[in-house]
Amino acid sequence: MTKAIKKFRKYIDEKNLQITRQRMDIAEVFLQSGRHLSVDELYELLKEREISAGRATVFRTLKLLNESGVAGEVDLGEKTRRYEVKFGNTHHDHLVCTGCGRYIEVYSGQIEEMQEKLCAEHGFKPSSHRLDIFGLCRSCGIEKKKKGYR
Amino acid sequence: MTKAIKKFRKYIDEKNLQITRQRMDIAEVFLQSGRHLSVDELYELLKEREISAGRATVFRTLKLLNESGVAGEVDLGEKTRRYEVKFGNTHHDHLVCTGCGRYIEVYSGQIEEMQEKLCAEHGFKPSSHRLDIFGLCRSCGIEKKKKGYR
DNA sequence: ATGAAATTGAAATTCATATTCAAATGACTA
DNA sequence: TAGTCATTTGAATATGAATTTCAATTTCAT
Repeated sequence: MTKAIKKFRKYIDEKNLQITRQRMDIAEVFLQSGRHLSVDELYELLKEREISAGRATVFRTLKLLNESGVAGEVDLGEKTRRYEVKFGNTHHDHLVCTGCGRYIEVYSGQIEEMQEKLCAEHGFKPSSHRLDIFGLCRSCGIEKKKKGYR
Repeated sequence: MTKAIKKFRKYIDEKNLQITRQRMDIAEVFLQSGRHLSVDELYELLKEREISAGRATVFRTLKLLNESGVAGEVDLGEKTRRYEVKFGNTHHDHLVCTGCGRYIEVYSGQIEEMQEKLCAEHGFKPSSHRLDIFGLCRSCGIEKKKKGYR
């Protein structure tokens, strides 16, 4: 059993909830996917693997995973909310490709530092932040260039 | 007439749309408010001032204002979308206070530069970005400290 | 003023999130 | 093991913001 699953079980225990087959199945498929999944996408993924779980349960379990710190909510400007694996994953920002929809996880210690400084200047106590950069990834950028040369 | 209104009129003209009383009223109240308004908030604000405009029209006009570049959409992690004045306002990031709900507009040229660099390292062509820092503003931070000392 | 076209706004629709509640499952006790 | 109570599940429903529909109204061009 992975550490992430252990942490999730621990959280469930502490909240005096029950460790059920559905909760474990959903958590495992989510963690294995390694993707930024919406409730519906995870629900469909489970169906593909012939794991039975209702949308409501997937929804509630993702909420639990989020509360437990194993998963994190991400809002990449779409209408739907997504979840990413947070446990064992350090903080990062996103480069979101508007061409192919992919996102790249990036990190810059210097940017983090500058943010701290910026907050300090305003007497602001930061607790979390989100930096998303939208644009074209390497391959989509090349693609676009090609098209332009036609 | 302000420059922002002029720009909006120009945009409407170019799109072969009509300059109507509702559109102008909505645009003016929005621009004067200087706040980050949701569709409903602007609708209520108009009602207070006894300006007649339906929700659908407010919604559509904010969309037009956004398309024209006079307004910009902001997503500060709430369920509802907000609009801010963009015209005559340089790019900025947000410090969002989770205590009182206020936001502070901030800017750091250095952070912008670091972002460019970060993108370049990944062969990513940025077109826009959004940086929101959540936490406690000066007064809410003090408030919290006081409570802690009780 | 007249007709064609655009706009308005109340109401309906859409779509994701969230909740309800009866049935199923699990925990616990005698 | 059987009985009892609490939790969980999931289909169905509710919610709420964004968006669209469409009949009535307004505007524009002539």
